[in-house]
Amino acid sequence: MQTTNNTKQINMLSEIVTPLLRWYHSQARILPWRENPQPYYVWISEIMLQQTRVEAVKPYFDRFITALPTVQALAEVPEGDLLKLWEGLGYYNRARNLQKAAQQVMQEHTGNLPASYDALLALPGIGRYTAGAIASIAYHIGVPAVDGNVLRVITRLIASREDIMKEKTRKMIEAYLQEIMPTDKAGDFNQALMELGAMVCLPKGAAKCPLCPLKQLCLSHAEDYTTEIPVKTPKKARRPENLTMFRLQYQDKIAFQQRPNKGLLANMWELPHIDGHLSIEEIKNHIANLGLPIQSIQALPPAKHIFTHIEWHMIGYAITLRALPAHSPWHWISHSDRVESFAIPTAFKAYVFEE
DNA sequence: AATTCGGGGAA
DNA sequence: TTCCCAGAATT
Repeated sequence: MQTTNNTKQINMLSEIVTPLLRWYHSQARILPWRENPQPYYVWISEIMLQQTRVEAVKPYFDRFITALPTVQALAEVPEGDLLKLWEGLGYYNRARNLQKAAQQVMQEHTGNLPASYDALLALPGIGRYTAGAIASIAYHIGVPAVDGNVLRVITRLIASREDIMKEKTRKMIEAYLQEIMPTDKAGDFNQALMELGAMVCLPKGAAKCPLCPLKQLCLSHAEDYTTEIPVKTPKKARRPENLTMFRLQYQDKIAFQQRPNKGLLANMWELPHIDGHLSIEEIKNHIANLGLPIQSIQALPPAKHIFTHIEWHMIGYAITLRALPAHSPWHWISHSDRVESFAIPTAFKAYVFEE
């Protein structure tokens, strides 16, 4: 019963392999991490590309492998330097997991990334997609790599209305792809599916079907379903949070503090701030209670920063002090150190670099 | 199974 | 505004 249905899908999908590979060989973008697909480079690129667009990764990739050219260099770099290399890219646990994995590779795999899907999957930060991507692209192992692009391409090809957010759907598609995998060209095949999703089989009704090498095979193109497929469960609304930022300055220095080592923006540097929107009178009281000698205080323009699940509504005050307190909970950081040495999340930059 | 992790580009 | 991005870890 189920078998009949699956066999039908697999037979249909098996026809995409040849035209897809032919299309990829003529249309593949030239990307920095495709020039020399050695395991370390593929690994770094795949982690950077998690939930992150190709264009956003480009300026980070070369700089990262120049600064940390080997697994050993990554394993040994101070965390602050690592976060500075990742600054602005987001999802900073990716960088920390990358380093944990590098240390594990040094100890358990003599410094070489393991050439096995299961061993890759056991490393921090490497899930089913990334293990499949590294295994197929760097080691030519015949396993699928199912990301958002592939989910969209395959559900459209077979006109499936299964919810692509569900684990069950992803595993079903992995199983289909495993069946039709050209095992000697797994890396190209996986990348071709992603490339098609990124360049032609676009989301939100923007599909460029006339350019698609698979249009004669595609059931969604035949029935004009590309605006309805894939089906995704809607995500939860963001919660708003009001914050008041302090730009405490003395001469060329600004007060910074390090965020906690867990949770949002862990271990990164931030401006002092408090919950809620405080008036200038409340600010004066607050600062005076801290025993700080205020020379001048000035309201800064409001700013908004949107995270995946939170929305920060920020107001801020520039407060110039007459003297540095003998003991303060903050690090006083000069402009050059701010730019060069400390990893500061984008959310704070409106107030950090407001002059 | 649901939530938590960033940030930016496109419509 | 909303959606989505070469997702994974934690709860």
